[in-house]
Amino acid sequence: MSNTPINPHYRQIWQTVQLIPQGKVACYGQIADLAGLPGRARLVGKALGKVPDIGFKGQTVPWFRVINSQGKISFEQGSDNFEKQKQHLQDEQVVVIGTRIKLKDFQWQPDLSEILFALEF
DNA sequence: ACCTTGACGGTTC
DNA sequence: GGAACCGCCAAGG
Repeated sequence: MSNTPINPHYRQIWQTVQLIPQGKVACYGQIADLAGLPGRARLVGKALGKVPDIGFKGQTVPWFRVINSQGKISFEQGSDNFEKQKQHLQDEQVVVIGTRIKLKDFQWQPDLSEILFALEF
């Protein structure tokens, strides 16, 4: 078995991203806050860039459900990654207009119990 | 130990 | 809405 040491911050981030329900999206900063890393939105981006393809803790990490605070996909429009993310979102009924998603309609709003239940870092 | 890099965010114009 | 600017801070080189 390869035992590549995994950065604990990345683990927390991946785990938090797994909580986003299908059909919803969350912002980098939002994930950072929920993961107990306030102010580290950029770290979330880095962590998502290193998501293991295999998955994490038995399930895949829905990296495509994370967008920026302006409601836009952060990849450059037209890039492969951009198209892939857009496709994934549309596949689960998230409406993407150009590069934009209406946070008002699709942003995940976790309730308290949901968070407490999952916070066993 | 220093420097650069980021899938960012808030503010302002 | 969008672009410029600055603040942020762990990771990796």
